[in-house]
Formats: sequence, C-alpha cells, structure tokens
Amino acid sequence: MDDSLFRALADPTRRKILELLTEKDRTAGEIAEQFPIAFASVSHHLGVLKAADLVATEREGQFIRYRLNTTVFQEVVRYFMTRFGGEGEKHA
Amino acid sequence: MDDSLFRALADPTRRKILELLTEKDRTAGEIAEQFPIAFASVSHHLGVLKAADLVATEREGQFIRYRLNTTVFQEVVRYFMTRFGGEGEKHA
DNA sequence: ACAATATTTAGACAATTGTATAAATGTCTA
DNA sequence: TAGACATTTATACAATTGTCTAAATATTGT
Repeated sequence: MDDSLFRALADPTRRKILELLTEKDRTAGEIAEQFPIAFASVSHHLGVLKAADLVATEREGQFIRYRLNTTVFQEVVRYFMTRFGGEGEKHA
Repeated sequence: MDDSLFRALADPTRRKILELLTEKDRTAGEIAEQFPIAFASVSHHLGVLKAADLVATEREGQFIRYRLNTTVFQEVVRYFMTRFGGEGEKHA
C-alpha cells in the first residue's frame, strides 16, 4: 500500500475529481471547469492522482481523457477490510 | 465523510499507529516507544487520530489507553465501496 | 508554417504539517 | 505536599503542499 495513495486521497479537490470520474470519463478541461481554481492547479492535482495510479489517461486528439483506475480502489478497500475491517459489511 | 479523516490517514506514522492498535489496545507510551521520534511528536499524531475519530481513549491511572474506533473504518470501507467499488469484491 | 485550443511544466509564495525542545497538566505513592 | 512518572500543550522551525501566473509542449485546422 503506497504512501502516495493516501497522500493523494488527503485533498478534497482530488477526492471530488475522483467522484466526477465515477460518473463518466472526462477530459482534463471538463474536470477543471468544475472547480473554482486555475486549470493549472487542477492539472497538478491530476498529476498527483496519476502518480498514485488512481487514474489513467488516454490522449484523444488535443484532449486528454481521464478515467478511474478501479483496480487501485479495490486495493484500498482490501487494505481497510483486512487490517481494520472487523467483519462489518455483508453487502455495501 | 470528513476531511480530517483522510488527512489523518495520509501520514505513514499514523497508519502504523493504527496497525499497532489492530493487534491490541495500547497506552500512549507503549505506542510512542515503537517510533524513533519524540514522545511529544507521537502524542501529536495521537491527537490527530483522535480528532478524526479514528481512535478513542480511556484513562487508566497515569496511563491513557488508546483503542481503534472500528466503526469509522467501516465508514471508510463503505465510502470506497459505494463510490468507487465497481462490483469488485465478492469476499475480501 | 501559423494561429487557436488543450494541457502540462516551471517558478514563486503563502498555508499547512511533522518534528523538536521545554513547560504544563494529571496521577500515584511516600 | 513533594517527587516521580505519563502524557499533553506551547512554541518554533524546516519541509511539504496547494495555489497562482507565465511559459512550454502537443494537436488540429487553415
């Protein structure tokens, strides 16, 4: 379980980005316009998320499309379940 | 899902503390001696964990005993399952 | 090749954070 | 009440982080 993963999740803007990507894949611009901060700042957050392997990218012409890496989320869930879970959730 | 929760989890020393508490409840001193940093620094980390409601305390004479608050961990798991789970875990 | 659009990278700066030492608080026992 | 032990709180400081503006890179269409 990598340190960058938890640091990436620590910022509320980044968690919001992840939730946006839950609905559907989006380009960097589509993501950035959802926030009141500069595009460059959102781009920085996207870089953090990508470094933590929480998202993956694909270029589409001039756009870059972001999508969730659900595999990593399953690892997070497993981390909590195995270490701290304490038999709690039969069905999410 | 509170912001303090994720910020609390972002530090590796704090995650290590949580894992120690998985094994058994421990006093502040027992926890602190596991780390190469000053007792006061560990105490600060314990305060962060407590503020995030990840641990609870009980005074025992001159000692203060810490224990995991497993309820909050179940909330974390639920957070990830519902938002990002993507039908992945039949049995963790 | 040039201009327009999309996105990232570089550099600077204020805010937050992790750590340390020293002082304060709380508890026990003589 | 004094002294020892356990823990926290106060204060300071260096490191990290989130944000900004400006510049750089990449792609498309003319």
